[in-house]
Amino acid sequence: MTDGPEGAPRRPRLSRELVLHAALRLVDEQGLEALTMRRLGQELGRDPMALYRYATNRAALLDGVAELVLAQLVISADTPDWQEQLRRAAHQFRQLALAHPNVVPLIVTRPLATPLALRPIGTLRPLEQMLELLIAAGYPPVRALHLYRSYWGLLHGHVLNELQEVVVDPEATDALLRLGLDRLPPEEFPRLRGLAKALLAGYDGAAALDESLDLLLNGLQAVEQQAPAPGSRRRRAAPPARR
Amino acid sequence: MTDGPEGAPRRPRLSRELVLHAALRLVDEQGLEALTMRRLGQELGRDPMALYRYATNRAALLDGVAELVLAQLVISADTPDWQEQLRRAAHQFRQLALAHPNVVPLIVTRPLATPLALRPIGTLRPLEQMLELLIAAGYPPVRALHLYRSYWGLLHGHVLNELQEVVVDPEATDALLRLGLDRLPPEEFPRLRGLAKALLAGYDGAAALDESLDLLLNGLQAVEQQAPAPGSRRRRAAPPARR
DNA sequence: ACGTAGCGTCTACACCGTAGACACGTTGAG
DNA sequence: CTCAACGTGTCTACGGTGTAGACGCTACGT
Repeated sequence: MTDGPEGAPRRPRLSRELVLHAALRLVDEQGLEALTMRRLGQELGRDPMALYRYATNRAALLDGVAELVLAQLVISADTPDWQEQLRRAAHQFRQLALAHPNVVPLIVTRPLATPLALRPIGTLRPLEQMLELLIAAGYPPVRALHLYRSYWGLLHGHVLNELQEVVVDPEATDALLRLGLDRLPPEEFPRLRGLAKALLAGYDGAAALDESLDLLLNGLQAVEQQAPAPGSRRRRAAPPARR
Repeated sequence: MTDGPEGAPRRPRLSRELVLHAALRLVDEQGLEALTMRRLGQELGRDPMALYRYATNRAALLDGVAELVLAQLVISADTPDWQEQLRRAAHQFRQLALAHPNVVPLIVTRPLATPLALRPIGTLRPLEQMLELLIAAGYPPVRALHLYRSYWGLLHGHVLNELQEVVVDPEATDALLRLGLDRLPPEEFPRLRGLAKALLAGYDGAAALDESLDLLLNGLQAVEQQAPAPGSRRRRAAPPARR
């Protein structure tokens, strides 16, 4: 708001914050491909080259956007119920992903290009907080690290899952789905076709996330029999580990 | 046909297969950004515009590459031990990801742009096979779908995790890691810094994957005790017990 | 033999990231 | 107050990109 798309004389001094926020807005509204040095420059009423004072690269700009979103995630380690805390963080992450679906590919993918130790600090903070939480819950640090990886992987996986279920135009879904399913040879895809109504029924992301978290936490509890147990109390059958 | 006298430049007739394989090779060897219509054209000794006969888009080309890799995944539903089958498929997927790391972003990310029903068939086949496997194991279809989602999410998450642990130059890792960790304010990142040696110790991806699978399968088993029991009911039964 | 349909090419255009030189306003030292 | 240094934004330019559209060519069905 506040002005037309072009020729706006308004020009506050640039700053990294300002640039990144404009970039995020652009990505949110028009997708990743729209985040272009030229377009962002125009959005800010500046020459595209000005941006290079605040991000050495387009790639760096992308990292900045991802960091901006991820930094909103706060995991506090002060609650006694760490499992609840894990769930809360998971849902928080999910909400962030839903609020910025176009940024999700960056979040899950950009780290592939950057070794852990060199990642932006805002990205590492959730990791640290998560470790703190798990260690406070009684897990030995190395195990906490492993657990963190499983948990984070679950989150990334879930969010990717859910986002591809989201449909822009819910009205067109029906026709689209049938159209798509009819295309599939029935003898080769009987199961998938049989699930048409379930696929049409929509997708409760929060419930699905909880389901996956249940699996993880229950599994964790089941595995604890052979490993030092943290703050949980129940015990049951002990399956042997493999490989 | 088409076997004429071999001239100076060899130019077999193009085909979608041929184009996609060349594209995959390019991505494998030089990364995603190197997959450019012009470069691919040059690679094939053809005008870039020729490619548009076999892929309507660069985006379609990317989808094709992802499909090409994913289609190599085969899940057979004929084994009685479905859990073992799940593990096998997971490790197979992991191997594919390791063999084509540059394609992984496509695999996890491209579906976001395409509603499920319109995805390339090669991409849907693993889904169908997986559903068949779970349903044969006794799960009701809808539950099988949910389970599939958790499982597939876990796979994507794990692979993303593992790939960002991979280091191009293992010798430089040490210095790099220390450099990076030293950068972090000690009072803000005590846990992370404390895990330096664990991070340096390297990452056993297969083991980590098994660990995550253990969590999922054990959790599944644990949940079954309170929910309507799937595993042991149907005719082609496979009890939830693990070896 | 001849149309014809598909494959490949050529040209052209709008857009992209970014290197490098440069103009300008601010600031701090003398 | 002067002036040099510096940080900020601008301008120009270059090589690369995706792809629309018209066009030639070759192979093939008839």
